[in-house]
Amino acid sequence: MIQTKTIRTRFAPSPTGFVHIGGLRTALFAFLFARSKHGTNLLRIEDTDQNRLVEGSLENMLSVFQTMGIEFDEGPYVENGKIKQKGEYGPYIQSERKEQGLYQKYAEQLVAEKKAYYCFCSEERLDEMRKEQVALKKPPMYDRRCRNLTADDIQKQLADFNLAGKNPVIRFAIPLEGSTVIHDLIYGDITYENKILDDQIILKADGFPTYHLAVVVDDHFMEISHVIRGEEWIPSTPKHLLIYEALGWQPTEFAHLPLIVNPDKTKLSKRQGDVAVEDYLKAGYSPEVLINFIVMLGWNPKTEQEIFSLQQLIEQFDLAKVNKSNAVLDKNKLDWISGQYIKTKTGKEIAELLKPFWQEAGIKVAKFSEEYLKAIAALEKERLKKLSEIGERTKYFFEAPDYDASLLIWKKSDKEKTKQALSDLVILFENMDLSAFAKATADDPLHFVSVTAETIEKWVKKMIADKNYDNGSVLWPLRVSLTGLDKSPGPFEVAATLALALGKEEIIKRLNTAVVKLG
RNA sequence: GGCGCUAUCAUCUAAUGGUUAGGAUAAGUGGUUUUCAUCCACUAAAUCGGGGUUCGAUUCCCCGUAGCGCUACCA
Repeated sequence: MIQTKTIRTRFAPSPTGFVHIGGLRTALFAFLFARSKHGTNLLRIEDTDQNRLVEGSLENMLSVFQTMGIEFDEGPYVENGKIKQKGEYGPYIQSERKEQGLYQKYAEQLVAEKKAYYCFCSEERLDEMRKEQVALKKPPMYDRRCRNLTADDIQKQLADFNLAGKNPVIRFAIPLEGSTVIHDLIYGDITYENKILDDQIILKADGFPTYHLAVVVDDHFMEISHVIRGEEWIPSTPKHLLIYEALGWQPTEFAHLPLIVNPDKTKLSKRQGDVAVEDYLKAGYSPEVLINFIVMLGWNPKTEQEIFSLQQLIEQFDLAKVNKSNAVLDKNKLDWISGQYIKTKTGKEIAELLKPFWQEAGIKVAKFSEEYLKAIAALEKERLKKLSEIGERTKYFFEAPDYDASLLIWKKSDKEKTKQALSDLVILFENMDLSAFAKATADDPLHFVSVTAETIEKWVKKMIADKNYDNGSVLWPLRVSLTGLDKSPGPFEVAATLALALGKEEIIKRLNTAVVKLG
């Protein structure tokens, strides 16, 4: 298809707290779509509900999107701790647009053209009406009492409200007949009978617009070409279309996205696990992992590729390939993707990512060399899924482990044999000279570790052969005495890594501790 | 209650008017291994139900069922 119009998309959250995982996907799809079409992606803040504002949530959202790598070409951003805005279509915060009288103006224009009307009904009356309708199993809908007021009635009520210091709300007058069709880019055509549509309030008593008016006015003036939002908006889209028509404006294109749901298929909720993007970050999933995971929920390139860089996503993304059905968030797959990413990183990259998680676990990494951290990271990366697991897994590299003596004995061995093996290992390490490698490979810790590990392995295996041991009755206690864990990387790598930072003395010390433990 | 959307292995999904319905994750088994992880091989696992159209339907249509969404002076 030939693109004749400039593509402009937006992500338009309410600043009511954290970035939801579903919100992240919506923002991501809008971003990918805009980038893939060389368009513009902007951020607009929908803060027309003054009661639901949460202090600091805008700053929070901005920082989450920044770490996630989702960029906005226009909209609010933070500079020197202050919120600023960039772009030619501002302000990008609806409360500021309201101050400019923008929404009021168009609401009044619609009233003047009889496409909207003042409604003087009290909230109490509306409540009661709805209750009755529900009791009678009728669809709850405004009964349009104020729609046909005479000019005199309106003047009188207006005067009364004025006296009481109140404002009436403005409702949109939905056409009584006909139907409205949404041409959705993902769901196709969806038809709504106008008569089942409610006369929605478009301007509230506090002078703020409701979502329905604000979204139309802003998308129009911000020259948005494509609205990409959650499927929960489908039922109000015909109302938006009708407002566009009443205002004489060209509507945007619409693309509604299926929802992300809990394992029991209910709407993603806090109760059933993490919904805030920050929670996933804290759990140790890196931004690129989350992006990769979330993009596969509801979209796939129709090939067998599963791992994507952001650049590849931009190149391959296509709205037409978005699914229509809800997707369950599968933590297993997330872990797998995370593991895949971690495996492809270098020890250095992982070590950088890991530092905050080590700190979190109370490990003072600053006291250890970069080379050591790199080597540890390299050793752990193939068994790591979440970065947050690193503390528990690698504690023994930073302090001598504590463990139960019985753990030292391999299942096919016994106490005496184990003690003997450990004593033999002590002698072996005492006679081993590792310093030559340390000098030769000082600038390359990974090389040091692999060469040293090979050497240790050779020596230990030779001893096993010479003394007629089983591999297990020597290797298991060696590994446990160094790590204190029933599961860990292999003994040769662990020993070599320990030697890098603490010398073979540390190995001998731990072996001796183990001998003592066995009594 | 009304309106709307959706429906392929447990999960994410691919495919087609004619296939042994494919892949991935998870699960299980075996191999490698001192353990864990990795890796390799293998196994089990799906077209919601009923009608129609058709030589032939999982695919197109209708009905049903189920799930979800919306039904505010919230977004």
